[in-house]
Amino acid sequence: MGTSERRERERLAMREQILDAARELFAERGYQAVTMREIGKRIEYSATALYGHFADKETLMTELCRRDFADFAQRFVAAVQDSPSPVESVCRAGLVYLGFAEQFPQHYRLMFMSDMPESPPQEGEREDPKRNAYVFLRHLVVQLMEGGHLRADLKDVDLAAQTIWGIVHGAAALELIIAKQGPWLDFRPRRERFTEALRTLVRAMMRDPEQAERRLESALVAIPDFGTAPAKKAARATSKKKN
Amino acid sequence: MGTSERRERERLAMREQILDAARELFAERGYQAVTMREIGKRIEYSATALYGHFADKETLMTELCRRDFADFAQRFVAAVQDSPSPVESVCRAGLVYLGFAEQFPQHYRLMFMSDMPESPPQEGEREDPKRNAYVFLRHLVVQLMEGGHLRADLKDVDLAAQTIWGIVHGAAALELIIAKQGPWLDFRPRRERFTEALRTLVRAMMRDPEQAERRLESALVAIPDFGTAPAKKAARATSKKKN
DNA sequence: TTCCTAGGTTAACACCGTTAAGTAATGGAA
DNA sequence: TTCCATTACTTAACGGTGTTAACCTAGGAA
Repeated sequence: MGTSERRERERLAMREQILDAARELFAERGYQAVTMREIGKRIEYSATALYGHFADKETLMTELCRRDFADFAQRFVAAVQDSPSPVESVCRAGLVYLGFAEQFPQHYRLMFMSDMPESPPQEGEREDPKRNAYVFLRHLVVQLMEGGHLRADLKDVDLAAQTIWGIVHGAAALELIIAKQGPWLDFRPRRERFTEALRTLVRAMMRDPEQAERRLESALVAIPDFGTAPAKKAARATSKKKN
Repeated sequence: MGTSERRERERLAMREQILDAARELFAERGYQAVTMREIGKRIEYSATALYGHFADKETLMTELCRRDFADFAQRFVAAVQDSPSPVESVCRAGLVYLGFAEQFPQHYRLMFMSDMPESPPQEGEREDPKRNAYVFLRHLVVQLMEGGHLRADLKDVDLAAQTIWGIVHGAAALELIIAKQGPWLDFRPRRERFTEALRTLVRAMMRDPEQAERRLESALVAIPDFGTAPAKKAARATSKKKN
């Protein structure tokens, strides 16, 4: 009697459908602006049907973020695969991060600028650099230290990682708040600000700033689109269309 | 017949009352969580009375931010008054900024992390460093350049200003998103992260990093409470109580 | 005195997230 | 086969939101 297995499969598929619809809508117009009724309508169900799969709107959002955090980490792993040096890896990671924020601004806002309810990563995600972007960054910092690339007085791994994160996040976030403030403020082009932020980063933190800047240049060549590409997401979305 | 003048005065006072009530409530619990009915109740009016003074909730919030941006700029002006060098001024300004974010997190969120409708500053504010924090920062950067304190290749005033802003904002914002994520992430203490961010900033951007770091140390002495003090706001609030 | 108006009120609207109650289909037990 | 319980959904409804419409009312103007 494989019926219960089939049921389970269908249930999971429906869950996936909801998540995909929610992701698209949230990314388009932001969390607050999207209603449960809308999400339901997009997949041709009533709004209340969603509550059989997620406790409430917030839980749905949280689950979405949880997944996309993992997806996010994957991008980094891919980007540093053939990197010749930890310094270039950090630069590449920074570019991927900024590219993500640029490509999916609403999504970035959701993940890093709204006050989500605290949702600590699940068991397997807590320590796996492939699934947790912070752990990935932390590993990178450890590599930098061990290779002697970091300035000597930077001894606290987490402090260094959080400083890096802060700088990159600052550049990405400023974009989202200020960019549409209009022409009274002479907002410099994204790419200029992004590269300048990374330049600042490596100059201040690396033991050999000149070499580090060359690494950054080479990272800019390796990730020319700022990590815009992979679109595992798009593939998933289109394959969904078949149903 | 001064009646119309009195009317006007009363109208303005009521407007002020609304803004003060809204500020307190928003700062306590955030924009979304506060309702118009609540704001009304706090000042003993019906919710609909507010609509005679502000077109809608968003406009009310925007006006609030507009004012507090000016207030924000004042803090910087006060902090650099007796500064011995532009480099120390930048450090002090950074500390004031971070102190503000620390002391009024909800307010900071409102001003710099929520997507407000575009609200360009009004006529007088657009170019006055005393009333526009960005203009203030920009002036500071100009001073740095003219004094030869900035690295030689930093020629774009706005780009430099925005890089500084990005770094400081990054440190402040990360706090608000991540701090409550719980103990899975070893989040370093605020002060450590804040000073490290500023250290990174001056190291990367100043022509003489060693001297700049000393300036930072001296700024930390000058603004020991991270600019927590002035509380022009508290004074205003208590003086209001008399009515 | 009567009228007009500014500045409030209460009632109501449309919409939100969410819950309660009802329904149609399905698979196993009698 | 019949019956029942479960599952997965639906519609109706609840309390709450921002906002608007309709109504009141004190007080200066005529």
